[in-house]
Amino acid sequence: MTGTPVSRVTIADVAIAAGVSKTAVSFAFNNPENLGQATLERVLRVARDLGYAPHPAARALSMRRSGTMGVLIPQRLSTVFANPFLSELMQGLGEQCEEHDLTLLLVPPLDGSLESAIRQASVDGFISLGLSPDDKALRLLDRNGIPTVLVDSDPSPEHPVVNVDDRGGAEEAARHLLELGHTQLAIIVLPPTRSQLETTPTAARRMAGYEAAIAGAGAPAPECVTAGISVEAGARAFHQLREGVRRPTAVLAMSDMAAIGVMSAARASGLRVPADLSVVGFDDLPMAAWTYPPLTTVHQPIVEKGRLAARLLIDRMNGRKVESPQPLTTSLVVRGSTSKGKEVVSRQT
Amino acid sequence: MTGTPVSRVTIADVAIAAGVSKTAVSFAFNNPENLGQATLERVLRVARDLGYAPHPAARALSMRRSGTMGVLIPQRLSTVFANPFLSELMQGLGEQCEEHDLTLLLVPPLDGSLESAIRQASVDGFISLGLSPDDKALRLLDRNGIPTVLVDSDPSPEHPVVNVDDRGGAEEAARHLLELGHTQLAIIVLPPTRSQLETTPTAARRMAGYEAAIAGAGAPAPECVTAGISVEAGARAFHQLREGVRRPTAVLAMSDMAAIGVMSAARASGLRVPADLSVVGFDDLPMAAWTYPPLTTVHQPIVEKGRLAARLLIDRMNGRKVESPQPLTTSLVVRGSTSKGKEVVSRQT
DNA sequence: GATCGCCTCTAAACCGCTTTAGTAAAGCGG
DNA sequence: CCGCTTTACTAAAGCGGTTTAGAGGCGATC
Repeated sequence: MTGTPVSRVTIADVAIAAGVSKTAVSFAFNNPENLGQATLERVLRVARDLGYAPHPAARALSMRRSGTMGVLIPQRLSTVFANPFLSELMQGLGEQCEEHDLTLLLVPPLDGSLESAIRQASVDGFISLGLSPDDKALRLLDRNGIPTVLVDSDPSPEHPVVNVDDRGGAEEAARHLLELGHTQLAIIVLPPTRSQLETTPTAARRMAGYEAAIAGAGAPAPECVTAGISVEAGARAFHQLREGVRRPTAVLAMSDMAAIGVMSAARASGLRVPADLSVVGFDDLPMAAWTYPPLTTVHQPIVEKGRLAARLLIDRMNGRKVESPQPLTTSLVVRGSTSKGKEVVSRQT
Repeated sequence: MTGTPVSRVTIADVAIAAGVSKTAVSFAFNNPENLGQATLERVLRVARDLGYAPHPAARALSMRRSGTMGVLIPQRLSTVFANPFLSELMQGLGEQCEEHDLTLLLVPPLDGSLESAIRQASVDGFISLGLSPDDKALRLLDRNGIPTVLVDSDPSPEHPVVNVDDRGGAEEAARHLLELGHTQLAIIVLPPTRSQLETTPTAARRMAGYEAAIAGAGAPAPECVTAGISVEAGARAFHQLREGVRRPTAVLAMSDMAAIGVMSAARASGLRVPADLSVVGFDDLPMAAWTYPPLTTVHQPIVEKGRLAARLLIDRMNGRKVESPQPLTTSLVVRGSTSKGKEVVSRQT
């Protein structure tokens, strides 16, 4: 507890203490050139002595800007922060926010609904993660003139969308396995989120890429299991796969986290990676390089994705029109978790 | 672009359209029991049709609460999100925020200063990360009656502080190495942050723990290098250590990230971990279990720490008085990155 | 010496919502 | 039929800033 009065210092308090009008105090902070040297200094000193800080909400209301960028999160924070993907994205978003003096507001579904969360979020614009362009929440934002940039969504005529070439990356990953001689592949599919009842746009594109490569090689249909984006979920998926009739020799995971889970569950079950089972991930999180064996995975420029999305949003917030950029390129990074399968090798020798 | 007017729908628009007063519209959302059944439904319908959402800043101003919890970040977001520590903490914070219908505002230093960032942050309370209790930014918050909970700070009479037993954990880690027969230890020290010119409270406590154990065992003084909390920084630290005269056989890192960097740099230099070099980290991030070899490290309950801090802050925001809890317990998790050193072993046989 | 313009500074309106105090009408017991 | 409570609704006063329009003083200009 401090000894000073509990209630907030307002602009009126400062004005009285400095013997000037509220306007003068406001000018001191926002338009110092409107004030004489002496008054300016006096007001500033009094304000500092009193510990005055303008009320952010009042400021936001009257200036019609809050100095905050919102991030629409489709799932619970505890779920989504368990995946380092968001950390990476935040690095890109954060960099731009800091550069433009914006704070960053995380808006997860509250009380089960994103829309109700949006209501209490005082922001100048939103980055929307993984929401489909026709989501109800986005309509609400449009209606209220809040600029929004979509990340990992489907193409939209209404909003700028920042994507990566999920399909191309996935196709490359699958082709890599097929070229190594694997024929029976398994796919670990990303689960739908709260608002997407079916599947996320990202998951759909990756799936399309996998399937295109498989069909192109004339290989049999892959086995698919859905798993959350976590190591534990990946491990569970591995066991599901083992119980199936067709024992895949290689698995395509739609996330590095799931891939890591598969690897450790496989090893715990006595399989060697990659000798007995090849695994390829998606994302190329930093940690993919430190696992054992190092993970072969599809690289996507996550930080860059965040940076670009933030930049576009800031442009929109400043009234500039922006177009959706080309999808950022993805590329397979071959490390140690993939090789010719055991049977493949023996069949060859 | 939508075809509807660009400007925001206000409460007055809804009131006119529904043929009632602004008060009635407000009641419809906040005190429905004050309205007759018919009017209530009409107002709600009109509001929905118009896509009305109350202006959050106006709401915050008039209700004197914003529905937002702030997190005071001592460094750039791109730096701090490179460390999964924050992700873990956010899981704990996020869980509580969602439970209490709060959004989460990240407030990094803007324009070089936390204080200027605080000014534009419309929050009901702050979680402060790693700030010393006498930081200027905290004074500003106190002066304006914004409740604050300190995480990873020093004990404070003014604020609730949530800590873990850094000292105990560090001591246990050092003792572990000493008991394995290592005598020449190295320590990778956490760097100071922007606002702390010297060293962070956390780093100081861990250092004290290491030193206590070393002194207690009568071992020679450790070699210390400072390194950022990243894998690259850890790798650099390793090379610095190698160039020194005394080649340590074991290193105590104050973060898992640095420890991982040491391990991979060591392996790249032809050393085997743990045979040639033992490494122990701090934090026990989830990934510590997936590295190769799995990292021996000091576990601290990060999610729980966030959860507890958020809970205390929410209590304070609701006017309840709260006390600083006991430091949460830490404990050494022995995995694969530590063993008797080579020379130690040969000396024994 | 009146006119003009510039420099400082202020009163008051406004941003969009909540909430208090109060009014009009309806219900009701005596 | 009167007074009293209840119900349904509203006018207006904030919340704490910014901003517009304008007032007053003063030196320079003609």
